Amino acid sequence: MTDGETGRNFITEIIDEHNETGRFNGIVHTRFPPEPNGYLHIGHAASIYLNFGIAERYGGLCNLRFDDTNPAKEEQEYIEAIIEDARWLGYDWDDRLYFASDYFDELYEMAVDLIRIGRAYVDELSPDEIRTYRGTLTKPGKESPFRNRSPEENLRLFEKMRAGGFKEGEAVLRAKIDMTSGNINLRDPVMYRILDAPHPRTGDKWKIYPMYDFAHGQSDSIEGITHSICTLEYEDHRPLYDWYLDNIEIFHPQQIEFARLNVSHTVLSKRKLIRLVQEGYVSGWDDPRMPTISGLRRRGYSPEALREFCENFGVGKVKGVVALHNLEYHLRQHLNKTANRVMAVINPLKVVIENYPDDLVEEMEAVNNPEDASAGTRMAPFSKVLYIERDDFMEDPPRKFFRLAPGREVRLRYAYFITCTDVIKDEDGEVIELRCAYDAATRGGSAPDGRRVKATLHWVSAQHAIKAQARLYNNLFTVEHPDSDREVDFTEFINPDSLTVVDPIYVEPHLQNAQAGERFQFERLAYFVVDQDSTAEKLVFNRTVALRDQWRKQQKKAGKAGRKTQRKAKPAPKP
RNA sequence: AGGGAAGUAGCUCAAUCGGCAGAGCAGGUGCCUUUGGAGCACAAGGUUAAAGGUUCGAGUCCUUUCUUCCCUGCCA
Repeated sequence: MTDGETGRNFITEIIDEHNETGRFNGIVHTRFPPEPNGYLHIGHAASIYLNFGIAERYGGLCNLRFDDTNPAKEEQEYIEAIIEDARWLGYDWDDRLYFASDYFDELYEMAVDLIRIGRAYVDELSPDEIRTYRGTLTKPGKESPFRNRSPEENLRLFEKMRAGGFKEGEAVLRAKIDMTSGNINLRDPVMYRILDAPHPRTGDKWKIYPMYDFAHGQSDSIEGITHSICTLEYEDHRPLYDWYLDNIEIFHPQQIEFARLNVSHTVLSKRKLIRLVQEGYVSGWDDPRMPTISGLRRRGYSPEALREFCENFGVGKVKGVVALHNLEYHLRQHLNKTANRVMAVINPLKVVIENYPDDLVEEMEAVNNPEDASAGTRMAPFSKVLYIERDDFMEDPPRKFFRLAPGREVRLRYAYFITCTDVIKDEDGEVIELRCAYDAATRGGSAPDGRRVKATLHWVSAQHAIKAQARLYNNLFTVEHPDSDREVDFTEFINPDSLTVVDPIYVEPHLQNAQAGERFQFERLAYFVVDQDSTAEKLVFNRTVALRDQWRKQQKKAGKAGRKTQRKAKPAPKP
């Protein structure tokens, strides 16, 4: 992150320089160019943020353009999903929604121009032969026997390709550059290939389709893009990007490459994401454990949190992996400010207030969001029989456990102080019920005599609580970098406990009419969102992210320290 | 006969013309609290991949070395 002025990075430096030299007359126009062959994920969110953010920063515009040059892999379904996700993230491209396929006619004419000036030719080598002729990383390639046909013959053959006179694989159009270049992209790259597949937008009008390299720069040029921001793997393509624009002699945007975003404890490659879906490790592209935008949305992430995250992590050329806790930090940050609080008990323990009147029900006023006074208050019913969280009671508590224990007094949030007077167990010795006494003078949660308690517990009234389902999500992978092991398949690292369904949990009746997508904080537990599977009869909540938990952290640390001392007992061999 | 790119705190990034190596997050210690949440304070964290050179002065300039990543699709 930058200190002082935010949002500065190596890209803004390049743009500032362009503005100083007047290369683009002070104009900044970017584009976000997804291929419609899959769903958007958190990495794309970073790219969208970058492209739209840069444009906004310089008072320019950003287009949404689909790079739809390979109909064999692309589908209308993806186009629609990508538009929906990009909108949800909060971006707006007005009427500047474009498709590379919009430019197929112009691209064809550009190819014809290159043929005319002798810089492109139709090659009838087979795919295998082309590969062999290309050479290797350390050996130069050699020229195709078809390389020196006349422009007239090439024109005729290219027209034959367009008209369907060749089958797939029988001919391609190639740029005539340099078969000995150290940069393999310059060894006569393919410009057009024959594809026998209907295109989602142009139908069966075309038999030939431009390659990415022949389409991208010219599409940028046609749209007046000034700064074409892409990921690092295109660094080797920039000389080709430049070559096409220079030889066609049209407006020349600047390609700039940055390191794509990676996040720990997940995978982002399309291939791996598809496997997670197809092999049934998750329920679909929008499974709340997926790093897709639709998955994150269903998990309860907010667009604001995602944007804050993107703003916070810097843009650079260093390939790195951002720790997941960074994302979660911004998520909690936003949810803390916006999510209404509510009480819910996930693992119930019955509490009977013995000195509370049998039939009395009191409505306790509860604050919806201590961070936002405008969120107001609600009423929560209190009665003789309650549920508290099982974890909030220990019969024989360790020294630093502040919650309920035999003989100890704690506060029930927004209600009363209670003291545990008796513990009821079943025949196996399992605690099944607590008997408590309340102090009527502590209504609202404070004692007139000024005495303090060390803990405040959440609770629900047993007879008023609504039963709901909770889906408790954890990281999909148990390790930071599931795809960095060359021998072990990433699926081996899938967390067997990535989803725990708890049914029923008990929630305040206030939640009765909660709608899908509404986010709440279950006090002292976690943030939850109402899932789309929710119905009027059965509410379903997805755990978005747990609250930070000092107690659990302390326990974990104590456990680790124990193991460490054991290990220490064995002297380490000297190096 | 290989080409391209990158190395600064655990992670992500700053450091103006060559001028005292700084932030956020994570981790640590306290404080506070009607969420063990939130918040606040403090401390810690570095041989700037390494070596050599230029210079009054090098993260920055030069040389060499090392490490990591990308490139041999008619994918994008």
